[in-house]
Amino acid sequence: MTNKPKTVTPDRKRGSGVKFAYDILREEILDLALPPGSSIDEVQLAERLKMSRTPIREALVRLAGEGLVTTLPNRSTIVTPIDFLNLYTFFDAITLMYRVTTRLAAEYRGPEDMALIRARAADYVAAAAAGDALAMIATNREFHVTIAEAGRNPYYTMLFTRLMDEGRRIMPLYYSSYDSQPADLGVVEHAGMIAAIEARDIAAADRLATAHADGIVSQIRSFVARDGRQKLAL
Amino acid sequence: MTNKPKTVTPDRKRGSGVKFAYDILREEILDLALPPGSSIDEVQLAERLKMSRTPIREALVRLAGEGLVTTLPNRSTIVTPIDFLNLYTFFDAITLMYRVTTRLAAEYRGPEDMALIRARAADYVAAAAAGDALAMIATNREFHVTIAEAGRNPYYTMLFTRLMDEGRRIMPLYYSSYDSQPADLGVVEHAGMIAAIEARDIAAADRLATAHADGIVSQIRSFVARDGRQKLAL
DNA sequence: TGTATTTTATTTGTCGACAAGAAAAGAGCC
DNA sequence: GGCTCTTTTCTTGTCGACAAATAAAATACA
Repeated sequence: MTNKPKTVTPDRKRGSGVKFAYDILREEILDLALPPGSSIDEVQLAERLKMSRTPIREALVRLAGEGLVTTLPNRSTIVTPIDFLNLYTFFDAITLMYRVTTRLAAEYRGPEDMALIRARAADYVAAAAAGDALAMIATNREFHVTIAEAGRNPYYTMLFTRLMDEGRRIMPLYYSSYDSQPADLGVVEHAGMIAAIEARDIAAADRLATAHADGIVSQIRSFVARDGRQKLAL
Repeated sequence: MTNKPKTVTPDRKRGSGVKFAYDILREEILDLALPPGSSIDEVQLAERLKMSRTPIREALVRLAGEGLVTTLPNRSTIVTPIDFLNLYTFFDAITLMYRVTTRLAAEYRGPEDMALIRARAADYVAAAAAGDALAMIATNREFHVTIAEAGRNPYYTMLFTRLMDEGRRIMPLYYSSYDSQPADLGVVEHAGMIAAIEARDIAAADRLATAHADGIVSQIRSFVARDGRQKLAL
């Protein structure tokens, strides 16, 4: 007669618990359901996800390694705040990585990569046609990460992926306060990059990637520097 | 009367367990005490480090996020093998990052950075004077990471640190099979970089960093491509 | 009312146990 | 000796419990 009650765990394969928690948390952080700066409570999460705290903690360690959460000993883990004061570091890095990854894709891509890249571009077109800003942000990320993967350099892909995820946290801020993004511009720019990559034209890939990055950076900068002062008569 | 025996844990502050395990494992991976490809046994580690498996697992998740170990569900974690077939990706990334970080240091460094950079350079000089190859590798890493930090871009610092750690796993291979590294060359190159950073000479910093990276890359390539065939008379 | 201290409640870090999954060992057959 | 199947052993993933550390609430004092 065992004196430890047998716990019924959800119907999930053993070994998939950490990933389950990681995927859910990651998505909630990236779609801002868990806002930057907010506190993460392991006990509540364990209840919500119907699992023990241990795999949740492991998922949080993994997310911390990706900079999406910030942990300090004996204190609540928080969703990593967006460092608006130092956005220039993000702009610098993402511009360079857009260039590097697109160049490398033009150099190393295979035919199977082209099929994947085109499929991701089509996802973006569909999101733009639906006028769904969050889906556009997410599909844009997938498109560019697929390009990075076609470039066959895991180090760059890792950094670029991290930067694009950071972009997924920043971009909704200005998408929601501006009129909708000019969707056609993104569609056209993506098509141009595809053509350059297909043609193995490294210089064109670089140039188009730079322009694409410049467009995104200038939009974020305009938003961050927008002037919301009231024009009061004194 | 409790029926659970009270466990005596080592004299360590609560909350520092994961970091303790992480630091030890990381150092053993980087100094090749835990060789690439080798299996990591949590139970043995728990005995060796005199702690429960849970913080060890969390440390392993963190190390996995840094690419130093590779985990698959329900299987032993292994120390990540060195991908010799794709070293070119490492060469490409580390060369670019040497350039980017050294340039940024020339642009953004403050006086406190110079003091730190010089101190790390002095560590390298001491290691070279002692003819200690592993210490030279480690102090070289510290020197360059300090330079990256002076550049104030966390994204680049993160990637560069990861690459330099990978270098800590690769370089001992050729240090041990070659005659000792020409230590004076590294000392001289470091001094040149310091002068360029001090002078805020971005172009010089870039040029010197490129040359430094080229030297390291060519040494690794020579080792990897060395010809160990026996010259047999047939 | 505001501040400092004490008490209570909650969260985090780690523990050891249980059991699923994998690896190793053993048995049987050709 | 090699191959397949079965059994045993070992390792991993997760569980819930305990207690240290922190946060929140309550109390005391000026």
